[in-house]
Amino acid sequence: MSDPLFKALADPTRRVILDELTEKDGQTLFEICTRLAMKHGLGSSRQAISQHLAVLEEAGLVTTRREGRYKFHHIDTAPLRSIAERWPTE
Amino acid sequence: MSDPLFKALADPTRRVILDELTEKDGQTLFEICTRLAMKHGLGSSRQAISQHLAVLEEAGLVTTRREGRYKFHHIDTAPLRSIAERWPTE
DNA sequence: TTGACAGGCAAGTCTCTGCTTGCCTATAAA
DNA sequence: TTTATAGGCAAGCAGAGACTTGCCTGTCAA
Repeated sequence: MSDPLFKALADPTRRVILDELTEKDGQTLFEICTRLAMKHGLGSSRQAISQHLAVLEEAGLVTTRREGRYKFHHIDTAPLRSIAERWPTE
Repeated sequence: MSDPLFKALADPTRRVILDELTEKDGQTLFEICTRLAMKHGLGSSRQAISQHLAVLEEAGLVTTRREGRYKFHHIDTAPLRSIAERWPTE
């Protein structure tokens, strides 16, 4: 493994988190937890999601912004371009 | 995991195999083994590469064609489009 | 027919990683 | 100041997966 981008994409929960941030960007950890439980039926704990977000951030797919006791998470799909460039689809 | 596409992309050796097939399409198992050892310094065994190819085939990234005792492997990047469609990069 | 070559199958090992558990820090409200 | 809320850290467990090992099948040439 070891490539942060593909490692981040390897987990289904992390991919759903990206879906969630695509739909509504700039969510806090608790907000993501709540919405994942609601819409996707995921019973992941706060700690689990937090660790997933760390992996996504390491891959550059998610950036964070602190504001008081809140930490907002933003998606950045730019790293995904490297995939299309590496193996062109025509 | 469980999504064949992302599972296939998760392993660095499999990504190098895709690189190798991008450069020279339609190789046999032994050919791939040899070239990976040469160019990429990968000391993976035949069995290991064979299992990797099976995973790539399951993901639709590689198709195979039998010819006598030879089996040729072809890359198909079409499944990768689903990534760009799922999380658009602008 | 025999031997070499290309590939397949299956069980076992070992590492990685996702998740839990428990406790801690920091900010904001009562 | 006390309490609740948002989040972080670290150790431990358990399952998934990459790789090895050993043996088997099928094709082709001598």
